[in-house]
Amino acid sequence: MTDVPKDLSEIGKASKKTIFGKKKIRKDGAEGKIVNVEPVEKLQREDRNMWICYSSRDSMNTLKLYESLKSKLEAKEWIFDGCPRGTMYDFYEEYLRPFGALLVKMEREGMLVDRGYLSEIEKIAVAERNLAADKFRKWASKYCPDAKYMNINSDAQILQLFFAGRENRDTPGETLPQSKTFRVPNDQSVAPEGKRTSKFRTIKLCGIVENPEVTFSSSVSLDTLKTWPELPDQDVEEVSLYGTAYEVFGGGKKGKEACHAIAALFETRSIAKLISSFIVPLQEDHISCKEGRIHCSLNINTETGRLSARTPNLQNQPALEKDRYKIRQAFVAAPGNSLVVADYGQLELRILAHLTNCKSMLDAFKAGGDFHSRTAMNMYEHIRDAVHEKKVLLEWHPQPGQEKPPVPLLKDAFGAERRKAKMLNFSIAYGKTAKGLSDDWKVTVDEARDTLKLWYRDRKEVSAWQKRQKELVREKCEVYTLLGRSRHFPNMTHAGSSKKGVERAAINAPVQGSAADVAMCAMLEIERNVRLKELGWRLLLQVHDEVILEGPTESAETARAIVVECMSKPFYGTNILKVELAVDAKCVKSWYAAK
DNA sequence: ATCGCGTGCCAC
DNA sequence: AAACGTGGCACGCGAT
Repeated sequence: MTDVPKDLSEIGKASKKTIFGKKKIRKDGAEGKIVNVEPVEKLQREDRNMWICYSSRDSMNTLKLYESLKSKLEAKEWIFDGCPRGTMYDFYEEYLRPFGALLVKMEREGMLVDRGYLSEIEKIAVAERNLAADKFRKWASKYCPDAKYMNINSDAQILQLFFAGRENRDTPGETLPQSKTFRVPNDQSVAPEGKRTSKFRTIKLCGIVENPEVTFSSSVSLDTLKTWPELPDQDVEEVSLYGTAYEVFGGGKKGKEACHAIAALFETRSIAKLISSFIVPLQEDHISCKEGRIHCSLNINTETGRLSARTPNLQNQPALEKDRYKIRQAFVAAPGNSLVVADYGQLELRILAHLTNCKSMLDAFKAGGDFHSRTAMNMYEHIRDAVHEKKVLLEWHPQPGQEKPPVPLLKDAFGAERRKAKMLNFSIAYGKTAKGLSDDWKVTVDEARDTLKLWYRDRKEVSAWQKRQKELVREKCEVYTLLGRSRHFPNMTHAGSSKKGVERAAINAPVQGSAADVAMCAMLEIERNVRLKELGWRLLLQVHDEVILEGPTESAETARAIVVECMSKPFYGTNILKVELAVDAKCVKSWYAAK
């Protein structure tokens, strides 16, 4: 703890060693250079396209960059939702500089983390991980003794066990050897006969598959292996429910054991991931200062204008079912305080509706209710008929005295169709193709293409808009967000991807970037709100379409209402979009409770 | 020991 | 050739 600065204002004076105690220095050396709590603009990092990069903790020295960029910004026209508004320097003055200042405040504020809770769940997680790991090792070592000491986290070792001697279908010519030696950490302090224990030991792994011909045509990869165990529900003695591994290991009891062992392997890995990525780092001193608050760095350094967060990245904490140890429960309000957690509903889809001016989508949002159900209805005639004949309900708001809906809900009666519609809603903005869908749904490409056509059937404006973005990127090498941020694509290639890849990115960038614009405006609106400030509420974190504030519990409800208002009308108290902005907000004691 | 890179996986 | 966009980061492993 002595290495941790008392507060953030001391950080700038400290050396990298004292700040980051261990070896957490990035390869670009960002941490070490400047850690400054004063707003310092960092503009146009060479390797990024978007206009402004801004951060307190990650800033490099920037006055020079600022001057050179000012002229660059002044030379670029600013088009706000289709209307000329001056230059991008005006945009910078009005939005980005205040936003940057706000990010600095949020970084300083930090989020309170319950480290006692984390250490409790760490014990449980470690025990469960070890249990699963032992289960797998015990099984595998029946076929290959040294598997007892293998590193379950090593892809190479796992692949060697399951695919020894096999040629990789995806990379013809590459064949794994029958057996291979690995150097592994000697965690279990196993001393070879007559020798003292050493830090490493060498093990020899050979194939454990009994009937390799069963899986001969599949590819040598972890993805393939993942599909092997398909475990039946408990107490179901239906052999056919077991997956590939059942056959591969000779069926019967041995086959079942194999399925359970492989499941244990992936369970081990997923628990290990939770421990090493979240539970452990969140407890480390060099991130969390003594008051127990964690200060991540919030950066505007993405291609689309979203924020990114690092050291630690608080934007990828496990959510929902994947959060088996309820990690989000460790993010709490200070005593006497509460959190307001507010998020937009289907923000990117609403943006897409606005940008494309798609009547069907705009109508669906105007009608309210379950958007995915409405999409399913518009896609399938038989569902439309059922709705017209009042055989199913699109959505249902229970009246007092009613316990269940008079007729089935669409999402129950046509669950499969709604799931498809929902997946399409999420995928289309990303540029997903029929091929990708066919893989996901395990149907032919033609069938996937037909389903895609159904989605686009009443959304012609979307295809037209996507076509226009492709033209834009071809003609001007740029596409634009709602507020006029641009994403530049030099030479129609980026990150080594193909022309098609650029087109997908060009379709996605305005949607993702405009959503980021809305989120930024909402945060500025919240920051400008005098009442929230008087009541003592502070923004702590943004996760793309979600914001978290902390303040006194007694005013939590008031604050919640104000936040909803700010987010619904994020453009100086108005909403310039053609769609409503739906906001869901909760007053809670921990992040987990907001689910 | 330390690096750079590839892979996999967490989020929205 | 690839087939879903934007991120951060832990880990293994070969090279230095």
